[in-house]
Amino acid sequence: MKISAKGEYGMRAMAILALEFPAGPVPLREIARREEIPYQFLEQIFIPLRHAGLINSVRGAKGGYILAKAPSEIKVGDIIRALEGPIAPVDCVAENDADVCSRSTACLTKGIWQRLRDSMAEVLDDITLADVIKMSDQ
Amino acid sequence: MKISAKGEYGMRAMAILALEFPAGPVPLREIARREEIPYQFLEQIFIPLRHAGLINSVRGAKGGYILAKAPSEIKVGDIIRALEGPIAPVDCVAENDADVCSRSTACLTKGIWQRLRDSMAEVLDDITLADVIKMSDQ
DNA sequence: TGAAAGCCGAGTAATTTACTCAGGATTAAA
DNA sequence: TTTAATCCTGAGTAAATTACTCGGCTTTCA
Repeated sequence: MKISAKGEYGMRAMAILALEFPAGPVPLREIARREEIPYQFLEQIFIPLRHAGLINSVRGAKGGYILAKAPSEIKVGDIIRALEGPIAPVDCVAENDADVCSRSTACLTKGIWQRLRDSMAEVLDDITLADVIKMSDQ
Repeated sequence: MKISAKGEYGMRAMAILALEFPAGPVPLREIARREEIPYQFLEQIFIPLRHAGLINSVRGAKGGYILAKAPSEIKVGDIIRALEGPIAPVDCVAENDADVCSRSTACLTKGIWQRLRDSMAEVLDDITLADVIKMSDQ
């Protein structure tokens, strides 16, 4: 029930981008240095974040990354989904609900996983990056 | 954010034991057959469940496994903890709270993980095996 | 032009997962 | 008292996943 380093690093990087949102684009090197994340790994992590439309890149010297929307418009759930895939403790209750469990007895436990999934999604979709940086400066 | 096959199989097996609780011990072979779980893998899964005191074994012919307590006394959270370890999306907020995150900036995201952990634990500790079998026969 | 940045596909070492294998110990029933 | 059914255990292993690295190209500012 753990998220991967990709998800954890990505969330920390996005929190930095939220903090620096007013200041403009932040280069990956700086994020890597501040958060002690391997630079080349961070590059890989930013690909799905960009494809999900959560960040914009500015190429060339003085470039970097910046949130595509205000921190208050970006839900933690969006970030997790971009990096870790659909929120679901087991595949058969994936959020797209392409529910393909042939087993009848799987239904014994399906209810549990649905409730867990819903509770996880509710928490993650209730917190925005604005909340994240507000939480931490207290 | 997925549970492993170990956790999923284990939960299904425990649901069977809850169903058959009044009838006495169920041999592993039968559970393996009914739930289409590899028998030798299921053997491995039952070791931590027994060590956690959730099931009792009856050795020899006509033996098998039986819940150590009534289904209403066994929380889904107990099963997950026995099979998957402490409920925590990242190690630094493990339930024992041996919080060892040296990083100050890790605290940017710590609040998220704590809230997610608490919400997951609340759901899983709110559902007992009695609820599981009640849910499914509707 | 050159340095600072992002972009990208491929490769790889380490770890974890999902099992299997071989055999021993216990007990009910024939 | 043998036999078959069952639990118990440690070790091994193939496949998948994770957590990266490598090399090189492209874009842009000064």
